[in-house]
Amino acid sequence: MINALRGMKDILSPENEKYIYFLENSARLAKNYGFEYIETPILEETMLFKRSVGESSDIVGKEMYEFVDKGGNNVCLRPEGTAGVVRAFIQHKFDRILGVKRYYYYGPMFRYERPQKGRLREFHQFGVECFGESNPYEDVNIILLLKDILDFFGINYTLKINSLGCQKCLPPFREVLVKHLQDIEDGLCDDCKRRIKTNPIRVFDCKNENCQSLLKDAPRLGSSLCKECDESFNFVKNKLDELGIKYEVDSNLVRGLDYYTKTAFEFVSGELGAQNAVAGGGRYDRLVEFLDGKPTSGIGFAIGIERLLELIKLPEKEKEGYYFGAMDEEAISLIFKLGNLYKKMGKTEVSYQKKSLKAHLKAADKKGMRYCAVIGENELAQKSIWIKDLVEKKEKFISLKEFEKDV
RNA sequence: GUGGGUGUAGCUCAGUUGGUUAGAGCAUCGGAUUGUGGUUCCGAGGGCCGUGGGUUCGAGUCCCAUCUCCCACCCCA
Repeated sequence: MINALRGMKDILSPENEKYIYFLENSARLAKNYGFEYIETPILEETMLFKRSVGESSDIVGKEMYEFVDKGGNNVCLRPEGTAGVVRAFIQHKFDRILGVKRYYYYGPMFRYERPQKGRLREFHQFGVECFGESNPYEDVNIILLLKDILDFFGINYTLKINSLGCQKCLPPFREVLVKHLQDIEDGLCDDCKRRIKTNPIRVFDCKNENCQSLLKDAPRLGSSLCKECDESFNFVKNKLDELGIKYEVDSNLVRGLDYYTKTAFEFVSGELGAQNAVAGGGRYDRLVEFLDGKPTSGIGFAIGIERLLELIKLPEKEKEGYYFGAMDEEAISLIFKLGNLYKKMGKTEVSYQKKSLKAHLKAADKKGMRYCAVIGENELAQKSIWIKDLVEKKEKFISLKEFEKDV
């Protein structure tokens, strides 16, 4: 027997219904916010992610499905969605047109990791990206959309925000931080020692209590922001306050991808185990430039669909549609024909087997159909069809002509 | 990549110190005398006991390997 690869899942009932329910409604909300759909290839040149996500990140460093294709190109399965959208944006020269562009997307992403709760090797994200809008109003707008989506599905979450600084204030801060970390290096855990070199800001995220206590006196990014970053962060916080959106400023919040600047945010849930981030995002004002586009600001978020589905409860399904059954061998072709007519109207189920009325009713009920339409001996003789409403518990005979006219 | 757990029917699980044809509940299908569903009662089908090797007269049960899934670390959505 051949099984799906490790960390890869088939989307089947009942998850499939949740999945569609999620996509339809988040796409609807994204459209309401002025985002248009974009779809980019799953396979991209490896360099795209090395230059955007960053070679120092774990994603690029050890989690990419990377290979050389038959043409000798170094390619990889996309580990995240933003880079591809940015590449498309630049390739189609939208960076040369002034104005704001908003996209939403969804689809599979691939990371070669050890699977665990809320983490698969092939997983799905729904995300949005906005280009050409540097006004921090957009930061609020993006957070608002994400909040609307999560609220629609009745998700409980905590919003965490932070500012990661920009090209002006981040590098000097990083230098000061590294210097401080080197002074206390002996007391830090092995992971943090490694982080000093790879990504020093991430030490703030360390769960080791000893490290956290050593970091008490460490310089904080929040107090090292340049004037512009500080102002825009305050603007975002004030607007969120005005809108009554609750948030926590988490100075330890660090995005795992190198392209983020300024506002970063994350929606976390307490019901997901260790992988508690349902959605995350932030501003990436330099990314378009890094990928050879004209300087264009950007901001977006991504939702981990599988994680979110764990938190969604599907609204209760109402009985709908027609079940067609025959109690006589010769009625089957008639049932088939009527069923085909009804398929143009709504959900239809046609049984090709001759069965007792009881069996048909049972089957219709099990399939969640609202109406059970059956033709047997009597109906054949009278050229009619017997229809029972399984909800109202009312039944009637109507002539075939009348039924065909109705559909 | 590191560490821990797990795998028996479609699903959730029993399976005694190794011993005959591997069980239950749920689900599925059929029946409960004439053409009326969800409840109840009766019955049936359905198992390479994850896979490969080993120990033994004999392995679902013991040993080794391997894979899956789960959980944590790491990291992230």
